[in-house]
Order: sequence, then structure tokens, then C-alpha cells
Amino acid sequence: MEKLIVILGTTAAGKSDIGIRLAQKFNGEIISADSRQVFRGLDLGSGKVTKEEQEMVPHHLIDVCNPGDFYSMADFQKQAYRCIDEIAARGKVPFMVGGTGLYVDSVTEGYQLSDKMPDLAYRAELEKLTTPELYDMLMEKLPGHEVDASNRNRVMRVLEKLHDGDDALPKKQQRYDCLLLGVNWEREVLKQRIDERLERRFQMGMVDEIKGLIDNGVSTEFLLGLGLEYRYITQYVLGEIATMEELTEELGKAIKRFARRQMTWFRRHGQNIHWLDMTKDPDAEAEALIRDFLGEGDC
RNA sequence: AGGGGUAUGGUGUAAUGGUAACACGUGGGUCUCCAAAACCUUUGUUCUGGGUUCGAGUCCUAGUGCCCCUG
Repeated sequence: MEKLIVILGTTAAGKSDIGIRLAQKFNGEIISADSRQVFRGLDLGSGKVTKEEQEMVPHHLIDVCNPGDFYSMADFQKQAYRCIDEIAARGKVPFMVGGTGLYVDSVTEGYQLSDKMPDLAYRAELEKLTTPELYDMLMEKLPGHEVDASNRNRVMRVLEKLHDGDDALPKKQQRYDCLLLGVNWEREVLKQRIDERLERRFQMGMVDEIKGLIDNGVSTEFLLGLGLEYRYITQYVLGEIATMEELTEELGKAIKRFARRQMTWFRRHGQNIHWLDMTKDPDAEAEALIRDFLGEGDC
């Protein structure tokens, strides 16, 4: 089984930096596992690595589609598999770095997905119904299936699967031998890092980035749906958020809330994550683990 | 110093004298094809001392803190 090194963690934890350093040391290439960095032009707001950083180590699955395109976990998985296999075939070490828990898991746990594409027409039809109606419909077709009755997206997805002839049961098959490294900070420290990074990106022109996207025809509906930076800054540009102060405060809160959800995901799904002690020497700790994982003579 | 106002969870507010509520925050959780999405859920409050009343966040009184005005 091919080996894959994964670096995960919350937003603003510093995954990209340590990922680049480690990939350089171990003759690696980086696959980004980030649901927003796949879009061209979403740079500052998605926390994308710079062009210069991308030159230090080859990066993959960044800028692979246009804003407004439909891109999902399944697309990511397919492309990630191909990238990883190609990197390994070149005799290099694949490093997957990212904070989108679902994307990471789809590769590390080997989700087996139906090969049918989402049926957008059927989805549009379901969209007309209220959530309770959707739930009733689901219970009729598949009594006893466990989903949050009020979770519209989940209920719709199960209906969609059934419509496709799928049995709606999740399956998986591990495809890679993975070493999971977690980058994490004490809560208060992380909150401070989030605030600092937010301030820094505002100074670097994050608002102008969003204005530019809108001027170039990217729909505000798409941007609002992305959440966090793109949602809140779009609201500011549209005048729904009045001041920069309010924007900074609301967005800061939202990012912290998101970081908490990310941790919930990792706690639940990553039983074998090695959490690096960021207050000591995380690089050395990670290097030792990687060396051990890859085996002697490989580095 | 005098006059007026005000005091409710961490924050902002609500409650004809009759079970103290809401939002935000905080914490926990769900999630295999839009996942930075979409959801579920916990927590905690009447400034202090007296008084009126069957019953006080609410009325009276003293104190204390804060705000405004005057000097």
C-alpha cells in the first residue's frame, strides 16, 4: 500500500508552513485538502499559499476550477487519488495538507462512492419542498433511517441517493497507509492567531479580492454560499454589514466557531492522529514520526 | 458638593406586583457527492442591606457602582 502523510488541523493553525518545511525535507509534494482553495481567484480569503511558496514545493489541487463551478468531495477524492499515485510513481512522497475534514477522510478512509453524479434536476425538484415534507417523504421510502429530521441537506441527500438506486449505506475501503499529524493549539492561543491572521489579511487587501471577484462576474450567491470570509465580506460589499468593525467582529466569531467544528470532526474521525506539541519543536517531533513511518533509508 | 437617571447570565436587551425570557458568546455533538455548507444541543442572571406585600427584577428606603446636568 502506498504511504501518505497527512497534516491536518484547524484554520490558522499553521498547517501550510509546517507542511512545506516537511515536504522539502522528505522530497515530497503537497496535495491541498481544502474545499475553497480549489477555486481560482479565492486566494487571501481561503488562506491559500502564495505563488512563491508554491514554488518551494510542488502543490496540487489548488486552482483546479472556476468560482461558481460545482465541485464536491467526490471530485476531490478522484483527483487526490490520481495526484497521490502520480507523486508516488515519481518516487516522491505525497503530503496531504488541509483542514476540510470530509475531504481528508474521503481519501484516508477510502470512502467508496457511487459513480453516479449528483442529479441536479432531481435536487431542484426536492428544493421546492419544505424540510418536514422531505423528511416525511424519506420515512415513507425508508422507514427508520436515522437522520436529523431538521437537517435539510442531509435529508435531501439521502432521498437523492435512493432516487439514484443507491442503498444509502456508507462503505469504505482503505487505499493508503496513512500517517496523520495534527497541528493544534490551546484554545485561547488559537483564537488569538485567528484574530491576528484576519487583521493581516484585511491589510493585504482581502476586501478588494472579493470586490474584484464580483466585478469579474462571480455571483454573490456563490460567494455567500461559501461561508466565512467570502460570505461576510460579500455582505459587507453589498452593504448588509455596515462597517469594517462589525465585519471584523462577526467574521472573527464565525471563524472561531468554524475552528470548533473542525476540532469536533477531528476528535470524532481521527482516532489515530498524532497531535504535535506546538509549544516545543513540532518540526523535530514530526520528522521523527515521518522517518519512522517511511522506514530507514527512505530519507 | 447638589440635582436627575440607572443597576437583570460573559455581553446587549426583555419581563400589567404572580414560574426571570431572548439574542450573541461559551461548551458538547451530527454529517460518505455544495462540508468554510447544513443542522442538533448545553450553560449561566435580578448590585448590597432593610422595608411594604400572600407574593418584589418590578413598589419604598439606605448604601454602593456607573452615566448626565449644575457648581
